[in-house]
Amino acid sequence: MPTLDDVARLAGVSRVTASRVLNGTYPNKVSESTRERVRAAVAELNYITNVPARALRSKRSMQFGLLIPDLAFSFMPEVVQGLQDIASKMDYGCLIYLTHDQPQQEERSLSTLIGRRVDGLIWMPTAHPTERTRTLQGTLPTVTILVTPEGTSVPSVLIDQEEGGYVAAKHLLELGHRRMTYMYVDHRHWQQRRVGYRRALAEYGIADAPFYYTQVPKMDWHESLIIARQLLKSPTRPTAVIAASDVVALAVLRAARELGLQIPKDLSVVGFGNSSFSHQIELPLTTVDHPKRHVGQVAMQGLAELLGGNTIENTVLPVTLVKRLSSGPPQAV
Amino acid sequence: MPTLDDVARLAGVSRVTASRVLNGTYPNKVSESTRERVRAAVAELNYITNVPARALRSKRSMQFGLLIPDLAFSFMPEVVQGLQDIASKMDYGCLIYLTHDQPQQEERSLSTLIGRRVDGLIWMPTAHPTERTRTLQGTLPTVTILVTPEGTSVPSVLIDQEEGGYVAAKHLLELGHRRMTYMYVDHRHWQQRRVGYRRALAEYGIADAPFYYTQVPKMDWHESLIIARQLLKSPTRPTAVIAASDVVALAVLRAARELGLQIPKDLSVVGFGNSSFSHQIELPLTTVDHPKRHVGQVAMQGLAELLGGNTIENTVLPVTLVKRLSSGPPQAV
DNA sequence: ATGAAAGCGCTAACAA
DNA sequence: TTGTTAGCGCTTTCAT
Repeated sequence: MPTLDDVARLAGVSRVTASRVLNGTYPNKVSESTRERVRAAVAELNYITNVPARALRSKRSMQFGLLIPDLAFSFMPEVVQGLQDIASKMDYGCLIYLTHDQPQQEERSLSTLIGRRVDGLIWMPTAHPTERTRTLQGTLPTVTILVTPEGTSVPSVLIDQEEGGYVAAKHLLELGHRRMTYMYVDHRHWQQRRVGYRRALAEYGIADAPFYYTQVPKMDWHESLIIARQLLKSPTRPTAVIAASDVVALAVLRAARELGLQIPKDLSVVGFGNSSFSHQIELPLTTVDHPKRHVGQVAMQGLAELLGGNTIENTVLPVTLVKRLSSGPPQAV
Repeated sequence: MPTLDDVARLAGVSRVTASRVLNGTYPNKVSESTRERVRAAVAELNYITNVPARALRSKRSMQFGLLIPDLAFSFMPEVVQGLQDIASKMDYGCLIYLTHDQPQQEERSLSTLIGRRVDGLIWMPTAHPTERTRTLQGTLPTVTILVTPEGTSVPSVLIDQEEGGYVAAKHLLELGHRRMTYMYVDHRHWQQRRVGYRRALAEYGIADAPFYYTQVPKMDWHESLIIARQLLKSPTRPTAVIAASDVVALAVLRAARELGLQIPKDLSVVGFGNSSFSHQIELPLTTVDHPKRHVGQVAMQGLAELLGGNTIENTVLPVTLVKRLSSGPPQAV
């Protein structure tokens, strides 16, 4: 693999001059003829810059770390696309590490990322990062996505969960529903949804009773199915369900089907996420769209700002209700 | 950020000795007391090895490149999980680049990866890589996944598509279907499926007629829906459809619903991929499972072998038919 | 068992 | 406009 010295030799110039031509430093302070010879040498040798070597000298690795729980986590793929949209334009490489939501993995990966001297970090933290994780993170320009780590002030790109809870509930309330429940997962990440949900209920003068909340242990189809079955079997079953995610919504639809309930006549269902399957399934799902790709783009742009020495504000991206066929007016009683 | 020299100084040894302790080179040729002092210094300074610097000297970056069309491509997330399962144990970092199926992007990314001196490459090629892409790839230990690039002999990890086509068709034939069609996408990647499909038909003495093949321009729900509508409206419509993917299968289910066809009474549907939603949807889909995570694991293990100087064989991983509710015997005529 | 010297490939700082 | 010198942080080689 040819080095810059090889190029320089072939072009009959010094290594430094070759470097200058390649990096466009010193705009016009290299003569045209020299530039030409260097370029010719580069082409002839198929020279490709050794980026890590450059990084060692110039203190910028041109890589950032992406530290996330899981790619399977519904919309991560799209977030990553968004990051790459911007990163590739900046010639930034993306080093990806998964935590599987385990603080220990997270700490280890973060440590590794620092060892690899990434210039910055895009991070979706676990629920309870270790103390050491926080310390390590503090040494690195960081943008968190989707979640803010407890008690720190790292710039973050969030989705307007409060509004999500609000629009979902408002939609159902407007349709005339009064007996509804929010199948929620108790995680810091989604707490604000409950706030928005409650706000909508309050607007319609509905008292905040336990009936309106149904907890699901985690974002899992099976677990949700069990809960949904219980819920819908009850004689006082709700006329509408807001599901913690589109996958949870699928579980509700399944339970409804098992019990012979018609959607949306007997039961309205609203999901979260606008996953690709949500409009492809047999009965298109009403859902709250999340600007996934946008999260990635904004996060990467934010990181670029940080790397440029600027400071950035937190960003909260808006959600949109997508009305489809799984929601409608409740049956006349 | 502390360097090895800082550690050495604090421990009162030379840089070289510190390096030896950290890397475990020279098994027992460093005295226990020295090791102890070095370790103490590392802990005190929170020293983390500068991996790129080490790489520069030792010629191994401990990073590999992952070059794939797209993360949204249904099962990529799981493949990546598989890669990481192995890579993280080997302390290998994963630099991810997307091609969006564009040969130019692919060439550019590959070039960048080489510039970053990755030790190896895991690659799902576009349909027609450029000449330069092939040349560049030739310089790098590579394992391709899911597709073999035309006319080259790069070791690859594939899924047994032929068998996939076969078991899908066989399943339907055993159920008694005779008028079926395979909604295929004409891409090198999936050509072998047609072969397996045809093999099953032949076993049942069915002549290979155009009726048995319905082309879909690409793996896209909308496009598939349009085709599926035409297909199912025909008076000579098939009693069973094998869809090119689970998403295409969703389109078929939708079209069937629109036309009032009962599944599986009026129409059986088989998908490919066993996507997570395939068993979560209202009517669980019969589908051919692909060992996605396994693909990643085997690919990474293969790359490890290559990096160790060994040669490896191509691997073809088996598929499994998952029978669910979308397939059944055809209605008596 | 430890260290000194050299150098991986590159760029920053200074000279000319 | 170009080159020289130095050194980023580490490991390899050779010496002791």
